[in-house]
Amino acid sequence: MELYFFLLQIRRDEISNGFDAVTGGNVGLLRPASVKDQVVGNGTNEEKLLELCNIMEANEPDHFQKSQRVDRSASPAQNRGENLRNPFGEVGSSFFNMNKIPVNCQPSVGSFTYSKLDTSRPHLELKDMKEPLTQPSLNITLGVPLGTPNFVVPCSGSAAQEDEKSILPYQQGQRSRPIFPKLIKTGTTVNSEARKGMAPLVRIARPPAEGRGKNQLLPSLNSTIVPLFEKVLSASDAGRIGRLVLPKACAEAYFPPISQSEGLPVRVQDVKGNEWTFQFRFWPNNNSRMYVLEGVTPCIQSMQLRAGDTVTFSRIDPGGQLVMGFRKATNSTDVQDAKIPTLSNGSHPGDASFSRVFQNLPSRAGGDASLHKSENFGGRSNDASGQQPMLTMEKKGARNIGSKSKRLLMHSEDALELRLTWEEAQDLLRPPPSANPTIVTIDDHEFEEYDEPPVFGKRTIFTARPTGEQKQWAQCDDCSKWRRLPVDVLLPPKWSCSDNVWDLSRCTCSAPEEISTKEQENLLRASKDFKKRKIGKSQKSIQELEPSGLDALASAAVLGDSIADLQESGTTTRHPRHRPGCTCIVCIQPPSGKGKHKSTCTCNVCLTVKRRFKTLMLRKKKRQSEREVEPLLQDRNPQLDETEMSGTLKGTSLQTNYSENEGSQSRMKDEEAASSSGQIDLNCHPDREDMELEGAGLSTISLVEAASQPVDSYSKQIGVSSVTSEQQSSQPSSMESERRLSGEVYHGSGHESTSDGCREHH
DNA sequence: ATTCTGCATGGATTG
DNA sequence: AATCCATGCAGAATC
Repeated sequence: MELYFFLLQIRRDEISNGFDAVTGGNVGLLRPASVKDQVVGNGTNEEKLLELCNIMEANEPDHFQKSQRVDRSASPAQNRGENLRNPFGEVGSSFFNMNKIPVNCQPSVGSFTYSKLDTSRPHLELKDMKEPLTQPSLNITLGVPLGTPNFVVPCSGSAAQEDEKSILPYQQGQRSRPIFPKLIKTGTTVNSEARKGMAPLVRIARPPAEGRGKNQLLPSLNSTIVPLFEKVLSASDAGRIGRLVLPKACAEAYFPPISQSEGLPVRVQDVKGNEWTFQFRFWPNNNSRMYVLEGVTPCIQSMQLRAGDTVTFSRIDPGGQLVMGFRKATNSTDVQDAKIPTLSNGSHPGDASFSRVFQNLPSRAGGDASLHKSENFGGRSNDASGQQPMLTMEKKGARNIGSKSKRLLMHSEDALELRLTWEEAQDLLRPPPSANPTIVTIDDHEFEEYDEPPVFGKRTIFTARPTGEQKQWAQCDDCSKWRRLPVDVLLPPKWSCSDNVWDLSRCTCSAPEEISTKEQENLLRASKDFKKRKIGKSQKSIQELEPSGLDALASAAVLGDSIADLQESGTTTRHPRHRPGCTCIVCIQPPSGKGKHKSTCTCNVCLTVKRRFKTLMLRKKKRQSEREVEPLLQDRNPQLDETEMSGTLKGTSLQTNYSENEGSQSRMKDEEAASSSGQIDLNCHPDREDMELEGAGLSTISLVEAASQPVDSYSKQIGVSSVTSEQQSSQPSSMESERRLSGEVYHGSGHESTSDGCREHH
């Protein structure tokens, strides 16, 4: 039986309602923490989502249908390796079969796991065979760095981060970077496997990045790449011997079953369109098998690959055509090298230099199809010994090139983009409509176990009015008009006005839009702004981009003029993932915005906000005083003054270590959006005072106004007797609050907390 | 003499 | 201890 898992932390309603798919008003804020917290930096790329939509649409009819099962009679003499080959064994003609590859996901909070990617199509490509082959061969596209939007990434979320054991193998690398290779063996025992700790066997892939690659390789506009696994080339792999050792599990999972040692010919296409034929075969080895691709030397030479470079295997859907990509190692020290323990020969992994240069595969052909814009393709000192540079090393050193540790190097950027892709893909994944999931608890994490595959839904945009009313908007595929929908409906990938059964007055494309042009613009502008920030953010450090809640508050004071606009545009500081009826502290608070709280409001939230805002002002004043005293400070960047107000606090967040905190980065994204738009992120833990600050409904406009008041005056206004004492007490408190906020993100994120807090209300 | 082929060995990793 | 896999290595094939 095929099982599909959703972590319960992603509430079903979130998924089905498409909150995750929100890209309109405020992408960042509208992301579910469960995913967002996994995301590093970037937010949803609308274009990618659209691409995904297209992909989903293209594949949807049969995307998740069970594949035809064509039994391939395996020799009884086959050893256990044959038994491990469930996917191929059952699929037969399918080259790749993710169908039987069980879900594998770290039990991270909010992870959304789904393993059934595409199972329906026969992947063996025979029609293009130019030369007669006694056996079917496989089509592989070589030299195509993979990338995929249609990619399931077992997210390594905060929970996983807490569990060092669960993440180390991932970071340090197990044997390769296979996709669920281990699980294949227990393909029918997903649960048990998961209970063993949900080994973080994460499929590493890279979605296309802007500006990467120009070439177009993929044959179809609706093609998408499903990364399968990758391997760092060992000296042997890259050597002239021409044999590329395949991780056994991967070979058995993603390559056709072979009963004879001679194996099967595999057709390969490189970047230039050249086709290669490899021989996929195995050697008996210790009662097991050792799988190799033979004859890879010409191809590897063609791509100027060498030991240390990484080859990646993906599949092009539809069609199931394999994609073999690569990325190159460079001579600079990879960040992750530091994580790799000193090797047996004493050489530091850094010696091997594994900073990588990516080459990218288009997520799908067309559009942003990109390929092979290697940063050093050809730029490498293509020494004559380039083919086997490591062979010139000390022999032991050469072994390290392809060491298992190396093979599992996980580049942070890989993870980043994967997470993004995953996030984007998740936007469109929803539980099956008629699903009645079975709740399974694995390692204290609850999973929803589905018998049916998830479905892909249409992107929608959710907005929330200051009154708390939430709306869902969908754009007609035909007329592009936006139609309002109930918040809890799930749309099919294709949807038009005629399908608008909820508003019969607008069930035709001729009906006018309910939303005004200005409102549309506001929605789209907010989305666009977010994308801009996303791009710019990639150039900045995490810390720089971490606008704490206080930063957001300070920004609100500075940028208050833009607040109302955005709020009017449908974005809200109320956590968007909270559903109507949610009674968490965030949701029960009046939404932030002008006029929601009076300046004399003495509610806890307002008091907290005022107190902390006052602290901000005090610091600002203090800074200004210091500048007056210290002429040296005159050399400082004048712009600093503008950010000074938040600078102090930002410095606090700067000290926060987010290095491995993917979730916080995601949160950062949201807060960045919030701060830049002058909003205060209300997504905070209801029990945390400082989160209440962020969740405060205090009008930021009033804060702006207050900022213009003398501090003392403001202090009097809010009834603070001693500014100094308050400053002394509140400042550490604020800083502590920031740390706590950060920690909250790290351990499950404020969103998580909010989500958790709200879950019981939903 | 060189290259290819098939298997063996042993270090690294996992369970 | 079991397993994986990078590499060694000997014999065969080829130049």
